[in-house]
Amino acid sequence: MVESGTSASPDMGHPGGDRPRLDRQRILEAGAVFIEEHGVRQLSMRRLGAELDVEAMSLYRYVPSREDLLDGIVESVVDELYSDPEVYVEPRYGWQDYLLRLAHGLRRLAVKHPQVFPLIATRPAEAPWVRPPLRSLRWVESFLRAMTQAGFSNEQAVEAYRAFSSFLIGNLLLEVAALGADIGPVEDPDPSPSRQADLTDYPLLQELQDLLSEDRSKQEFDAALDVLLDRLDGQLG
Amino acid sequence: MVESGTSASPDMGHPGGDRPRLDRQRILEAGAVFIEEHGVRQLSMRRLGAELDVEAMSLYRYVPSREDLLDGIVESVVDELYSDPEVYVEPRYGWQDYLLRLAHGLRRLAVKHPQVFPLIATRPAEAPWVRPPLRSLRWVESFLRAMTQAGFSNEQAVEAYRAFSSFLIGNLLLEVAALGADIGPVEDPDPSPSRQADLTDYPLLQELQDLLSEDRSKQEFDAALDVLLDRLDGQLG
DNA sequence: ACCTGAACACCGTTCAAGT
DNA sequence: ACCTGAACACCGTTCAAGT
Repeated sequence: MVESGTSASPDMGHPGGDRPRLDRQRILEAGAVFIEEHGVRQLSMRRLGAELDVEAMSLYRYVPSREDLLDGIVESVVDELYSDPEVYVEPRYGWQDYLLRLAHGLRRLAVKHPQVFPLIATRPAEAPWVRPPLRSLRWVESFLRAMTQAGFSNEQAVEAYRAFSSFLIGNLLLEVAALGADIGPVEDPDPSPSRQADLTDYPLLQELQDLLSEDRSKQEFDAALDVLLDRLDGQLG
Repeated sequence: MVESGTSASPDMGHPGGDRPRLDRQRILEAGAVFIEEHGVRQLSMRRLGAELDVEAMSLYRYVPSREDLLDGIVESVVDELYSDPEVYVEPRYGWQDYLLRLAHGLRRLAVKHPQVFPLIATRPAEAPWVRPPLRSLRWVESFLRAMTQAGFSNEQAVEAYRAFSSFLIGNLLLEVAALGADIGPVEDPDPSPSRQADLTDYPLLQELQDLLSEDRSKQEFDAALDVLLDRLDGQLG
């Protein structure tokens, strides 16, 4: 939050290798960018250091370990949700509007960070009942408050929270996986038709391949979200 | 499939360090066991070699790389589904019975291999439309055949395939994550109440903590599966 | 106060060499 | 035919040392 850049200090105008001093947030953001570009597997302390014009060892001033670095990156990416103007922490137009906005905000996050999202989905959370992708106590509290204030019982609110997170993980993880990069090596552009899956034994797959390859993520997501909201609405009865 | 043990060869009776000769399947199974015991992070070629009483380098005769090893482990675990007597590759009592059995078989797999399941969910598949956890062409073909034979249109069958896989990933990934181990370090039994999440700022979380900590996975799973089947049934008209 | 060099214990992987 | 030793290039992490 502290503006530190505009002071009258006599610094040169970044002629190429002038690094703006290390800090934790800068490291986490660089990490997120690196993962999006090269995949998690490629992220090493040494390479991330190089990216920041610094020796790997310097990172340890701000990040206790590589594992903690990954957790920090996940947290930092998920926190982008707070600056999404379309998503409200406090419901404004009812619980359905709240859930729709939250779901779409998380989908935007996933699509923006397809390589980081699998980490969001699979890294251990701070409590077992903190279910990704709502990885912060504050969002869970916000969710439960929205629902109970709307008239859901405590039990129903918790059940809705579980159904909502399962819905998001299932849909978004498979959507980003299909985005081609998947989680994974990222290597091997391999334009050879070498492993073009032999479908001779699978006539139906062969017939439906075009249909299967269509990208219907957005429609599926909205449809499944609709079904979920309807189901929850029915419980309000 | 070949019985090789009972021959009259003069081998001693495994006095402790007698290894039954290396082969790919044995390596994959040992890998799955190792991951379940220590987590993926801990799995190195050298340690897996040691587990098999062999130098790491020997593994490369059967497995091209560590990445391929992980893929092989995933495939080998998923293939256990074929020997689940409750799951039918060919539907016998209608599509709903088929889907129920398939879903429950995959859930048993996930619960049996909580540490491997996240890999099943996130490893890149052989084609973008092969959606985990149904990671094999044969199962996708089986699924689509079951649905089209039951009267679903091609489009509806593909849509059902997508909805079914999203449902499974979302529910099962979150269920195994809650199983405590999560994917993750596995280390640190850390019985200190050090990071017992400070809930003072989150009154609702505090109030609902018991409710949130209850394990309702089985019920949720069955309920969500029911909703899904109902929805599909509605499309049959 | 912040960064680095050198060092340690470990990796994945290759390959020539052993039996 | 199957396994290994030695070697290479890379890791994560620690710590005493530099500025």
